[in-house]
This record gives sequence, C-alpha cells and structure tokens, in this order.
Amino acid sequence: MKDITVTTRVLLVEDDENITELVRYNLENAGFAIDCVADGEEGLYKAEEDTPDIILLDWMLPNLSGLEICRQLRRKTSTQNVPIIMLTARADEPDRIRGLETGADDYIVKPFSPKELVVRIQAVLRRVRPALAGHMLSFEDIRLDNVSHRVTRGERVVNLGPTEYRLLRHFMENPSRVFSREQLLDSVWGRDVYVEPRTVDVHIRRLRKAINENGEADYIRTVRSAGYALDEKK
Amino acid sequence: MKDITVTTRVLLVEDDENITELVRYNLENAGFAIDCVADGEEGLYKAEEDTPDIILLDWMLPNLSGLEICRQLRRKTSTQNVPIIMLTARADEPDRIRGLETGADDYIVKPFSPKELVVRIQAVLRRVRPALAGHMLSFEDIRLDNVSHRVTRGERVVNLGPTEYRLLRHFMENPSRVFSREQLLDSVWGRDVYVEPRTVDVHIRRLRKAINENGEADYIRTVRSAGYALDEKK
DNA sequence: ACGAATATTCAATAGTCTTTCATAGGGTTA
DNA sequence: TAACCCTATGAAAGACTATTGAATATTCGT
Repeated sequence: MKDITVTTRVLLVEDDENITELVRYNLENAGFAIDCVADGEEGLYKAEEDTPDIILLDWMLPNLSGLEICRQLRRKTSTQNVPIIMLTARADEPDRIRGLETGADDYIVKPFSPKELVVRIQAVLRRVRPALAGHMLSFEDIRLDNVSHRVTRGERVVNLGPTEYRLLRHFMENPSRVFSREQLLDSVWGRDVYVEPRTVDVHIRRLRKAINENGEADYIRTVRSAGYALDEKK
Repeated sequence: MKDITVTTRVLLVEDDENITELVRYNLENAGFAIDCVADGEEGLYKAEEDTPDIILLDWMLPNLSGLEICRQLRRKTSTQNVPIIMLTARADEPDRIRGLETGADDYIVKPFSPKELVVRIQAVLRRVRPALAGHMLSFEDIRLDNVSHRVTRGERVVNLGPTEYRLLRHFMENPSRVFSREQLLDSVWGRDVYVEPRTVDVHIRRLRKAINENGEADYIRTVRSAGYALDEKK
C-alpha cells in the first residue's frame, strides 16, 4: 500500500530572491516541503502539473500577475480547491479585497513575520485538509482521531481496516461532496495505482457495515452513476 | 451575486458598542443575519445554544477572553467546526500567532475596514461551506448543488435519477431558453447517442413529477412544436 | 516463511433507470 | 366541428448500476 502524503507540499511563486529564501528557510524548518518558482507562467504550470497542498502567490510577478494566476487556478478543476495565500506589498484596502474576492484564502502584507506566515498556512490547511493539522475530525456523531487512528460513533468504538479508515477520513474531510469511484481511487488509493473502480463498492460496503450498527442512520449516500458522498440523511 | 443560500448567521462577541454597531451595519448590508453579544460567557452560551455559521470574537472581553472562548468552542463537538475570526486591537505578532494557533481561522487587527471584514468572512465561509463557492445553481425556489448532487425545492429534498438531474441542471444553466428535443439530446445525453426524440418527453414528465408536488407551480414550459424551457409562470 | 489480516476480483442477484411504444388528451386550423 | 398535429401519460421490456457473497490474491507482522 502506498503511503499517504505526510509532508505538506507548498508552492511559492515569488520573484524576489530574498523573500524566497526567507520563506524557504522558515517553511522548511516548520516541516513543509517547499517548491519555489520565480515566474508567473511557470507557477501556473507547476501548480497544474504537480498539484501542491497550498500555494503562496506574490502579486507582482513577471509574465503573469499573482491575481491572474489566482483567477486561472480557480477556473481549472484540478486546482480549484487548492488553498491560496496572497503574499504582497500591496497593502491598500482595495487590493486586499480584490485578492480575497478572486478566491485567495488569505492575504498577507509584506513585510510579514515568517512565524505568522507559518501559522496562517496552518490555519488555512486546518480548514481544507483537517487531517494535515493532526486534528480530530467529526461528522454528526462520528469522530475520527487522526493521531490515534481511532474512530468512534457515539460511544461505540468502530473498527476499520486501513483502506476503510482512509476512505472515511477522505469523506470526513470533504463532507457532502460526491466523489466518483475514479476520484476516490485517486485520492484514497493513490494516483498511480490501478484497481478496478468496482473495488470501491466493496470498501464502501465494509465501511457502511462497520459504521452503521443495528438501525443507525447510514451517512454514506450512493449517487447513482456519479459516486458516493458522506452526508446526513435528507 | 444574488444571495443564493439561506442567510448566513453571524455571531459577534464584542463589548465596544461603536464597533458592534459598525459591524452590524455593514454585515446586515452585506446580507448577513447578525447576532451581537457583549459578554464572553454569554457568547460561549449563545454559540452552543444556537450554532451560528461563523463567529467574530473580540479578544478583550468581560468575564471570558476571546482566546479562551475560542479554545472552549474548539473543544465542544457542536461548535468544533464553526469558523472563528478574531477581531482585536492586539497587533503584536505573538498575539496574532496565539490567536491563530488556538484555532481561529483568521485574525483581523483593529481598526479594520468593514469591507475587508466582509470579504474575509466570505473567504473563510468559502472553505467551510463549499456551497457558497458557486457550485450552487438556483432558480426561483429550486436549488441544485453540483458538488453534493443535491436538489431541493423550498425545504423539500427532490430525488432525481441521473438523467433528470442532468436535464434540470441544463435548464438551470440556461434559464428561460427553449431547447428542442434534438438540442436536449445533444447536450444532456451526448452528441453521439441515438435515442428517439420522444424519449425526452418521458424524462420531462418525470422531472415535472419530481419537482412539482401538490399544486406547486410548474416551471417547465412546453413550447409547442419547439421544445421545452425553464421559466417562471407568468 | 508462515499464518492472519486485509485487499481485490469475480459472478450472481437485486434494484433502479431508460427507452420505447401505444394511446389518450389538447390545441390549432380550415 | 372535424381533421390534424403535437404532447402527456402509463406500462413494460430491457439496459444499466449497485449490492452482495465468496473465492483468490496480497500484504504485514512475527
């Protein structure tokens, strides 16, 4: 079995070398894997090619402004949900507002404290992928502790195999969202694993069996010809 | 954009009346429903009692500091996932970091621009409630969420088969526009599928039956010898 | 390397959706 | 009004999709 991303991958798009080094040093120290690019076009390309967990965008860039990159990333399905933090010297209110409205998750004004940057990255990630923040996930009466790998429903402890665990975690990280079998294979199994899409069904069944005991509501919704989702019963 | 979702409920915990009024005025203008409380204990109580969609927390409060409220909210299951924005005069870096680390999603320093507050609230909500991110189509009282594949009319959940779902989505993407059966087959079924044009009738009927219950208006208009369209009854 | 636990595949069944057809209904025009 | 044309509806066969149980393969820990 493939191992799941443990280090968070950050893509920094910034043309000022001093800042790049400052950020790289601090993020690496904080345990992130960081990839730096100094050019707008290249940033956009990298973001699509090898999707990072979060993107830090400078506003002023050669070839393509950060704002424009942001806009384009939000349009592509593959990068639509990647969190973006704008990182810029433009402190004017209208600029900040424009950045956030374009789809950025946060907006940090230079000069900034490296420590604050780290903390803000973590705050954003906590929302997007709660598992990365080493937190407890909860959905209705289901709780999933990502540290101890424990799952409970109400008071009862639920026993899950590794795959069912990751499957459930993925659903809990993205509640109410429908995933096709292929998407689930991508994100729960791994990008380069070939398994029959139908295999997903079997694991869904096992997850259901484990989670729902004697007449409890089934939170896993089958969306015919589309996939599965985790959400509360209509 | 039109207010697509049910109004977002904001809880403001702040003891400075001037700020309370400033925020109230601006958020109400932006379409939020806002509830204000001047006291820490009361804030915590309200948050649990009648869980809002987002909480704005002042740091310095009588009885219970904002930071402490934040910590406690994060511990309770019922409020664990409610986004929190800290709203404070403490601009020091250590404070900001402490706020974010405690579980706040954002940290805004007073004095702040009301417009920026609104935009930051929206940025946070975009993450927490993807429904706000524009996956949501709406027409009159019908709402279609393309991410969760859910359709509702008023409060009622509407169950649709795959084809009816795509059909409705197509109509909602192009409201008031008449499509011939052939056009519908092209765009809803697919370019290279051969089915009898009359088959469309059957799906239209099923869509109507699912959407209109006991005397609700029928938004699907039959255009004789031309096709169908979705628009409000004149 | 062995056994136990887990994962994957396969095949049969059950369940739902799609399509078609036949017919009834409603509007339009001469 | 009658004849015509188009649409609505019900029913049924067939296609498709999901669920399930069981067999086989793989992985992991000892």
